Amino acid sequence: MPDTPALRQGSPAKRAAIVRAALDVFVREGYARASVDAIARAASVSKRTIYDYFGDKERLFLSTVEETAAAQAVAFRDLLDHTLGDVADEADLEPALVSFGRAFATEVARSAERAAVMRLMIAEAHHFPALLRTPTEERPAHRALADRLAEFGRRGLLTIPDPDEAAEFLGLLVTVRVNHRSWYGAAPLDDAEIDRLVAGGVRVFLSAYGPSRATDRP
Amino acid sequence: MPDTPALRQGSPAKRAAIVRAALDVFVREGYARASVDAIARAASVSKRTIYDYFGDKERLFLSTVEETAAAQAVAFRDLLDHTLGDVADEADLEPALVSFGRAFATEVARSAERAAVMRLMIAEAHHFPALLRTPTEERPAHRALADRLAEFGRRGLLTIPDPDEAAEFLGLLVTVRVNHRSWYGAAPLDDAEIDRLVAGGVRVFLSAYGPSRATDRP
DNA sequence: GCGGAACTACACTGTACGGTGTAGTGTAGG
DNA sequence: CCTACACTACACCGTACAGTGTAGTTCCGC
Repeated sequence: MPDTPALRQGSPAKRAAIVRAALDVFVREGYARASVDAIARAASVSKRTIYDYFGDKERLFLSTVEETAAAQAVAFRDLLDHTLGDVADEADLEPALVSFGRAFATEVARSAERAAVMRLMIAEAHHFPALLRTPTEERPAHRALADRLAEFGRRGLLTIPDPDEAAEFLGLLVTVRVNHRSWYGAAPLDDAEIDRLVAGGVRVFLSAYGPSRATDRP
Repeated sequence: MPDTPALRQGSPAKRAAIVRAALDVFVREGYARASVDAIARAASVSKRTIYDYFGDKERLFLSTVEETAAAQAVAFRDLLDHTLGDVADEADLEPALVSFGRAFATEVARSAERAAVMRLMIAEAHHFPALLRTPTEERPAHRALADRLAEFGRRGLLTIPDPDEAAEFLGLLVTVRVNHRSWYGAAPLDDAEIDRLVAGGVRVFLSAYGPSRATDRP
């Protein structure tokens, strides 16, 4: 009765290996150029197994992107806890933001994986509308950052009239120049350059949301 | 002697028609999925003519992206003149910046062409390293904006310690949220939303570079 | 040790596409 | 009229790849 001829259950480990290999190949080649044969080779698995697990190339791609993005969201929350988790007073704030920005941007630019997934999603947005479903405000990473900033606002460390907007600007200010210059991970970028870009971004963020700032909107 | 078997001269009009059709198809399908047959059909031209003009698919792609980007740089300078060209005093400044941002972001999000080329370049950065050659500071659009901001700085309308950085932030603040939400043109965005995003970006820009702002760096 | 599921190796089909070669049709200039 | 060129239409080659079918092997639970 079901159109789908029942995917194989299999082992989570093997499934994970396939997803990892698929991510590698998709990121390196793009969706259209990536061949299932190459993915099977990279995962040390027979092509047949991939089809038994995932059905077809499209579903393999979607699973890969979704599972990778989910894992990154978890990693992001960790990063957030480690860098912005214990800001005691105002003196801690800017260093904490810089350290957050640096950790985030470095991961973005160097581990390449996060930016690479972003690049994949941008490239394939037309062909996989499912990828662009989730609005910014509902992404868990965004929520976590917005909540943290709102808390800083309540404690008087920052002036945060709109936590969602503030979170968006912070993430953007510390990462987008890095992403643009590295073409979302396609071109290399050295640490000093990353530091410079992040520091500039944090400076702009603080001038807009810093504690001493009156919200001088009419 | 030359490896290249001499491309055909032909008429500029026909060449332009091919480039326009190629841009359409490349943007819609991506490089790998786009077939030269489809481009020929879209340009109402025989496939053979395309090969006579451009040699192969790769060179067709590069010509398309480069020529489109060059045309956009010209359009950007026009836009700059029309929106930031005659700022008489401080009262003119914010409206002018908003109007610049709105014009730019609207073009980015709606005409789709600029963002689409960006999307193409991001997607193909790995396979066409030539695309990511030019550093930010040397792009003519960036230079034009930076020069304009530097002038505002000299006239005391803004506080611009580093025109290059300021130009980068302004362009970024008014466009990147639009690009991210529209997935570089792949998803629609309504005018009200664009206005909101642009206004927010200009506000942050002015809090960092506004005239009343002391550069309180230690 | 039996049965079934997981898995591999491999052959095979259909199709799409990059690129080429060529014959033939305008078309402009001398 | 003749030559040279731009261009089209079309057939064609080689290859790459998604997806399937299947026979045989390994592995695990009972």
